[in-house]
Amino acid sequence: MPPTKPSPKDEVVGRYQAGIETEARIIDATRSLLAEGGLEAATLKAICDRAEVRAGSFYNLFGSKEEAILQVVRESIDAVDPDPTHAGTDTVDDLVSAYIRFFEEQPELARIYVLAGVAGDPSEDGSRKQFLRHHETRVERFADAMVRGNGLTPDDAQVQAELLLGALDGLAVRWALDTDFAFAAFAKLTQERFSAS
Amino acid sequence: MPPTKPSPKDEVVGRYQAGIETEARIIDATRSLLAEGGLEAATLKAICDRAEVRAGSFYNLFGSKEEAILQVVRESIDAVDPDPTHAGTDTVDDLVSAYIRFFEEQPELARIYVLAGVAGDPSEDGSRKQFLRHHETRVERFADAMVRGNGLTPDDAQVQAELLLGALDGLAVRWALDTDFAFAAFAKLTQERFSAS
DNA sequence: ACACAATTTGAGTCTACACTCAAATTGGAG
DNA sequence: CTCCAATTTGAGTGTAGACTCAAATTGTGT
Repeated sequence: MPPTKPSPKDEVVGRYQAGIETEARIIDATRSLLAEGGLEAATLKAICDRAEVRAGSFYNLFGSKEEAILQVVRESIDAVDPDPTHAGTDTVDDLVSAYIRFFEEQPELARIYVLAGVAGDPSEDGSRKQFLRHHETRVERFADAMVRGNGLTPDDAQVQAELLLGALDGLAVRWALDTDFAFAAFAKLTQERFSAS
Repeated sequence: MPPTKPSPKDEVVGRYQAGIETEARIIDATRSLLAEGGLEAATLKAICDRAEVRAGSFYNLFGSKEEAILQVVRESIDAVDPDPTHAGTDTVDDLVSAYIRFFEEQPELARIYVLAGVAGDPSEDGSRKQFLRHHETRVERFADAMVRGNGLTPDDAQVQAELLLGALDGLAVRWALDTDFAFAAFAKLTQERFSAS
């Protein structure tokens, strides 16, 4: 893999409406393919076919296939954020609920999200690092909510948040394995365990 | 993928020493490659080169590459089992310790283990189903240990075991993401949370 | 209309695998 | 020694899938 060639879009340029619409069509196609058949289904050919675009157009807009996929995953996560503006008003309950909602509403995307974290070469700073950064900000938000809501000290809250989020991730993996697993119920039980001071 | 052609080894036959040694060399090669560079590194070519064998010999012994990899992962898990004979004498503490040991001693294999669960087509009954079955027997053993040690009712123990193991899996994923994460310490904290009646 | 940038096309290219098989070689039982 | 089964070889085969690029086309400001 070549050392992070800047993606075409990064260059600041005037854009035509056509290009913007094509980009949207590609993202839509990628999202629906991922949702239907997971990573396996989202081949370049499949994406281009569904978006009614030839490969060259794809690469005019995205630096790589992975770039488009990561964008879809990121957007999906944001879509269920209980407090997108980071106003700091969300409770632990809000956060856990949002987490549950993400996994229930976007099963395949959730699976890809987990996958992105576990898979991939540790050395390259692709999806792995991004996943980690995202995890850390999430821990922060859980910890903040715990300080506000349960009156924990920041240090304690940090540990509790890490434990709670870790446990939720584990249940999510368990659920990704077997969608009959009662994820939401177990998640709530876990929340109770860790929210009690 | 063809519908599960029986692997050559399944046929009951007389075996020569040569073949047995070759098989061992292939498994060793696979294990060391996985440990060093994860799934990515374990290509057929790499395995055969390291085992000093040509591709044909590999397929004389294994039905597919995946078969060899799964065997390695299975053996690694068994290697840290605190109670291989299933005598039912292991405590929750033993089980948690074994779990921690597996992740600390075999980081790459642990990663592959998790990956095998999350990745792959849900429809095919390959690594995914196997992972799930393994998970379920593990939950059983945790639950049994809880009944013996903490005097829980079987039903309660089942739920607690699922929660504890789920939480441990989550921390493992967290650690797979960033090996600086103090997995063992958090795992112990989690154990305390869930072992308290 | 013109110029120039943005966009699109589509026919490749390149590569990295997993896997096959007919023929050669080797091991050992009788 | 002889024969047959077990094993090994290695040169393919086949495929799938990401990515490229020069040339054609389209959009827009002037």
